[in-house]
Amino acid sequence: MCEGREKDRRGFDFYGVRSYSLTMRYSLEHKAKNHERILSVAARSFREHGGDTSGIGTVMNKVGLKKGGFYRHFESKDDLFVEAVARALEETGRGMEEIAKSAPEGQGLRAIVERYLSVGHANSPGSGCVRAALGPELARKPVAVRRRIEVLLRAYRERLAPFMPGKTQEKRVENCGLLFSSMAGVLMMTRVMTDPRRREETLAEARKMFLKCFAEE
Amino acid sequence: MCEGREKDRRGFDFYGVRSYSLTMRYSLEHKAKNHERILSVAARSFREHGGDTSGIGTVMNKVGLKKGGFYRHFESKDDLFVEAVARALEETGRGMEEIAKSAPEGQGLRAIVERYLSVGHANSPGSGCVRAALGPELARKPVAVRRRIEVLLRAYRERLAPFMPGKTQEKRVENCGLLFSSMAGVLMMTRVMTDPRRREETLAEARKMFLKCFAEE
DNA sequence: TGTACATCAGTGAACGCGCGTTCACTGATGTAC
DNA sequence: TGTACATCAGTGAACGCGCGTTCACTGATGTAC
Repeated sequence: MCEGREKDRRGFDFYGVRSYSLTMRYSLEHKAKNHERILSVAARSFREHGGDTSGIGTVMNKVGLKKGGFYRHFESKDDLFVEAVARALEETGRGMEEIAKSAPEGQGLRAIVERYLSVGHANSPGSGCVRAALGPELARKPVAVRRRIEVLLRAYRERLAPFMPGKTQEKRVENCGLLFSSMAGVLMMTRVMTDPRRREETLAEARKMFLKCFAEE
Repeated sequence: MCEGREKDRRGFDFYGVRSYSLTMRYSLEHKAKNHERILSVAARSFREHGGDTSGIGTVMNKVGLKKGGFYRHFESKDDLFVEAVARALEETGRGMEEIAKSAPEGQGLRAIVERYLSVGHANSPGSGCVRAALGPELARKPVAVRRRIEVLLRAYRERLAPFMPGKTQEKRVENCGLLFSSMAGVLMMTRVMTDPRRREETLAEARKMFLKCFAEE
């Protein structure tokens, strides 16, 4: 009978999970690469134009594919949306962590606030924080989608908690959520401003305020 | 010749502005009433579902009219959008001003923060703050639209400045902007939360933080 | 070695749908004379 | 008093468009034997 073997030959490992296929036109790397490309274009496009306004067709064309091929990579647009949010939060989180870590001792929080409330961040929503670019949209998604997003947000909070004020880990995580939510609100409202000078001044005021408010005890 | 008179007879005042018409099927009040109805339904619908997701047809049907009639009242969807935002900001601003004024002496700010960061506000975006419901969307509008919105936001800030900390009026207006932008960020992120208890706890933490941060000197 | 076959990322056309906007038309009203 | 006419909020059908999703098909690949 050799059932296990047969599965093996068809590209399933002995747990019954398909890990690879022995007859593929395109390599796993080929598919993974396009998957990544779609994700990365979508993450930018969604943040720049909003999830409702940037369509699957546009995203796929930017990748160099036709929109029909989309469903070989994602189950639905909402599926792509969540994965794009995940990717964006991971990147922002990593960037924040890096600059906090490379800041002088005890200046991590300052570095974070200054980066987040920078003119550069305000001027490039496509590569910036998901909260400021898509916040209300996240809130309108069905519960199933929001649950997946909550997990991502929690990971982000925990990642940057070490740089937050607070005596307990729980307190630092909580403060992290509050700080980034508040800063997102300010950032998003400075993006409404038409005068670059006013935008810059407001960001400067906000940096001062947040640094004062979230100073260690 | 009597040119002035002729204009007068056709419903123009002597500045050449049409103030009324002498032959109207529907009265001015009739039109104004429907105009108000469209505005009020749109203001709610936009905040609940987003501007891109709630269409003119849906709004008009809720008012009891057909979508074709929309253009007797507004120039375009963006025109309605701005007027709806104006209406919403006016209402929120009035509400905030009222509860701040009726609070005990020196407790205006506390009343504002507690109302803004309440569970009720978090649970009803359709009648709440425009910033938290439409922030990123405002930021994506063309400059012409954003300019009109900036005027509305400035009026809001000035209206509530008296209850803000700060030695000069300018300072109080600035702080007003910062406070409401930050609170909007927090409010919008609590709306992503699926667990009502966590939402409530986060709002409570946020209220504490903002009251501490924006305490008079 | 050669033939038959399975794979599946990507294509391209089609699906029904709702969108914002336009426009010829309706019809109750009130003026003109 | 009666007839002709202008008004304009609202209707209903149509416009072109892009959306998310589905699906029969393509074709380069590598296995089976």
